[in-house]
Amino acid sequence: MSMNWTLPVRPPFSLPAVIRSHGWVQLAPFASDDEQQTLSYISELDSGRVVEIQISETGGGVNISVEGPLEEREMVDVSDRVKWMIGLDQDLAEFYARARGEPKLAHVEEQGRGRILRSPSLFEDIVKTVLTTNTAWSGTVRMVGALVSHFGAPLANDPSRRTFPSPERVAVSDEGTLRAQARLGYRASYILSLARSVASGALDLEGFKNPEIGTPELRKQLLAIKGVGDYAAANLLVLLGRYDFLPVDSWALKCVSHEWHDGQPIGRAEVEAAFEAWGAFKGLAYWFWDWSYLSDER
DNA sequence: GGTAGACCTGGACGC
DNA sequence: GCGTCCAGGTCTACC
Repeated sequence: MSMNWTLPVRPPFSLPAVIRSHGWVQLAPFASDDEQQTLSYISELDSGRVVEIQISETGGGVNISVEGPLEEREMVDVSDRVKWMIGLDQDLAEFYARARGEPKLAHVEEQGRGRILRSPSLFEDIVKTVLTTNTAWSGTVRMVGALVSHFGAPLANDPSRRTFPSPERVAVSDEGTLRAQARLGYRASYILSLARSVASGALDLEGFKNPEIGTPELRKQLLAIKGVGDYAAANLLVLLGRYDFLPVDSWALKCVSHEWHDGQPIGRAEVEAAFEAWGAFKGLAYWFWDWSYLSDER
């Protein structure tokens, strides 16, 4: 029995825009259809039940479909996860107002862009972010896929699909296993250390979502995690809805160089300078900028 | 506060 | 085949 219900959205909203906001949809346990109109995610609910959450856009909101029956508290749990994943809590009015005056961002409001796909837990987003560093994207996809297939909890009616492993599941493993089975390389010790800190209760990552924590303090706490440096911290801050810092990576350097420096080699300072005027919206302006470099490649 | 050098892995590339 | 390079960085040691 499939259970369906709808969550309201704050227009402008576009589910495909969230799905395409970055590469996260390509990382297990996310999945989408060929046209990237719908989103699927395998999740272990607080009740312990493992479900596939299917999300699609309807006339006035987003439709959630889960193979049931579910208890009321499980439906609330699923709704909360979906709200966070696709940013239903976010009000982007101020960013849209600023973006109207910038041709390179003129598309954001009309296309309902501005929300960035995120995992239900910050633990998962930190692990995935660390697994994007110093590797090709194909390596990230491979490592995340291996973590899910070796350590995730299976979906009852399709064991080939699994959840992203909980901190507890990773914590009981060891570095050698993470290296050998998930092929995490030197990142294995970072992931294991993080998982054990969270599983033991020493580190409350979900507390990082508290809007009362100042962004500089939040950044400091993220940087204290082994494997999280300037880029990763800024990327995670963006996922947490804080846009004051730019996730400057090699890709950013390439785009900014082609946008304003004739393709000449540049450094972090040039990227920062390019978006300084956007203040608290720096991260969003950077994320959704219509880069000439990418347009030229098309 | 700034910066070499090392770091797992696997795909791309040149030979 | 085989060796080298390096990819959506970070850590450590050293200055």
